[in-house]
Amino acid sequence: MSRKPFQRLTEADRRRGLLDATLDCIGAHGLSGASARRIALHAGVTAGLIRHHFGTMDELVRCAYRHLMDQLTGEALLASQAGRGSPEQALAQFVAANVMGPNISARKVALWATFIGRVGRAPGYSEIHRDSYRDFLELLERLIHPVRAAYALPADPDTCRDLSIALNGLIDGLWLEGSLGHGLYHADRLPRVALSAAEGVLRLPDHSLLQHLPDGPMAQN
Amino acid sequence: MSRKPFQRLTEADRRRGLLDATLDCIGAHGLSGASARRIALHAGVTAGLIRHHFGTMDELVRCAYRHLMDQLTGEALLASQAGRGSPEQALAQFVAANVMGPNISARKVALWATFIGRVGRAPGYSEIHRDSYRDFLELLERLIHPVRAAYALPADPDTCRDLSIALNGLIDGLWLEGSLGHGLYHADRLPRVALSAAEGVLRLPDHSLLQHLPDGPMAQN
DNA sequence: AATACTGTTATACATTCGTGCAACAATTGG
DNA sequence: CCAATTGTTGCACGAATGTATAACAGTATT
Repeated sequence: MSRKPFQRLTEADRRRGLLDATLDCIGAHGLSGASARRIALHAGVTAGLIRHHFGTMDELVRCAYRHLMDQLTGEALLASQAGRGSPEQALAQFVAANVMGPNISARKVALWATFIGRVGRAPGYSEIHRDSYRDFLELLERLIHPVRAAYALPADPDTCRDLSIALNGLIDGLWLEGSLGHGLYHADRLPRVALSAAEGVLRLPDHSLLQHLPDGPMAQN
Repeated sequence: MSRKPFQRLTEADRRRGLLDATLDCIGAHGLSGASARRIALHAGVTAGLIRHHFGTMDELVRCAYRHLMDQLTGEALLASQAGRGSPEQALAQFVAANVMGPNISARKVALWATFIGRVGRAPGYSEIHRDSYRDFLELLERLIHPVRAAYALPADPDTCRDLSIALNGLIDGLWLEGSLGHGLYHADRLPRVALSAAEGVLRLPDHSLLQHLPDGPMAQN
C-alpha cells in the first residue's frame, strides 16, 4: 500500500480550500450532509486535516458562515462602487445588483438560509449575523443619505436609519424570493419592481432610480 | 422487564404530535439534531412509530415543513380578517401583524430558514415553498387592490401583482430581521417602519396606513 | 368475555459520524 | 545534501444514525 501523494499549502490557502469545500457540501447536501469525510474528499484531502486546521467540526462550519458573509458583503460593496456617477445612480445600481445575477443565486440563498436557521440556536452564529447585518445597514445608510439630501428630503440620522431598515428588508426579501426561483413570475421583473418600490420607500420622485436601471430601459413601462 | 404502557391515538392525532415534536427538535437542534430517536422521545413514543406513520425520515421532515407553513399562513389569514373596518385598516393590520409578536418569533424564523435552505436542493421542498408563497401573494393582492382603488390609483392586475411582490419582499425581510433579534435596534420600531415603507411602496398618502397602527398612535411621530 | 386488529414497543444491524493518535513525507533551514 | 519541522495521511474507536422486523398490548367488535 502506498500513501496518497500530497502537497503542503500555506495555512491560509488550505483553510480557504476547506471553507469553500464546506460551503459546497452544505449547499448541496445541507448541514447534515456536510460531514468531515465528505468535505475532505471534496477538498482533495483527508478528514484528519479538518481537526488540524479547525480543531472541531463546529468551528469549521462557523468559519464557513463568516466566509460566506464576507463574500456577500464584499460583492455588495463592489456593486455600490460601480455606480460612478450621481448618488442616485450608485443607489440604483446597488439595489438592482442585489436582485440580479450573480447575486440572485440558488446556491447562495440556500447557504444563507441554512446558517440563518442556526442563529440564536447554536453558539457563535448570532455574532456573525449581527456583524454582517450591521455592515450591510451602514453601507445602505451611506448610499441613502446623499440621495435624500439631493431631493431636499429630511436626511437626519434617525430618518436615514429607519429608511435603511426598510430598504434592507425590501432588498433581503426580494433577493430571497428571486433566488429561490419558484416559477410564479419571471425574475426579470425584479429589478424594476425593486427600484420602483425603493423610490416609494424613500419618497423619491417616480423614475428617479428607475432611469438608472443598468440593463437600459428598453422596455417602455 | 416490563414494556412501556401506551395509548393508541387516532392517526391524525399521532401524526400531529409527531410533526410538532419534529418542529420543536429542528428548531432547537437543527435538521442534523432532529434524529428519529430524539423526535420520538420528545413526542413520548418510540422511534419505530415514525416509520409506521411516515415511512421514511425524509417524508416526516417534508410533512413538518408543510405543517409549519400551514400554521404561518393560517395566522396571517387570521390577522387579515381582524381588520374589520376600512380596506386601509385591514391592510395596515395585516402588515403590522407580520412584524409584531407573536409572528416575530425566533423559533419560527429558525424553522422557516432551516427549511428554506433545502428548497431546490432536496426533492419535495420546492413545491411546498411555491404553494405557500403563492397563497401569501394572493392574500396580499386581495388586500392591496381595494386600497389602491380607494385612492384612485391604477389597480389593474399587473400593477397589483408587482406591488404584491414588492410588499411581500418588504414584509418578509422585516419579519426576518425582526425575528432574528440582533440588538441593533429595538423591535418596537418595526411596525412604524413597515407601515411607512408600505405607504411608499403603494404610493399611498403619508399616514394613510400609519393611522391604523394597532397599538394606538400614542407616540406623536 | 373472548377474539381479531393494528398501533406501538423493543431489539438488531449495517452504516456513518466526529475525533484522537501514530506514522509518514513534503518542505524548509542550515 | 542532510536534518528538523510539521502539514498530512491512515486507521481505530465509541457513539449515534435510519430503518427493518418480530413481539407485544391497547382497543373495538361481537
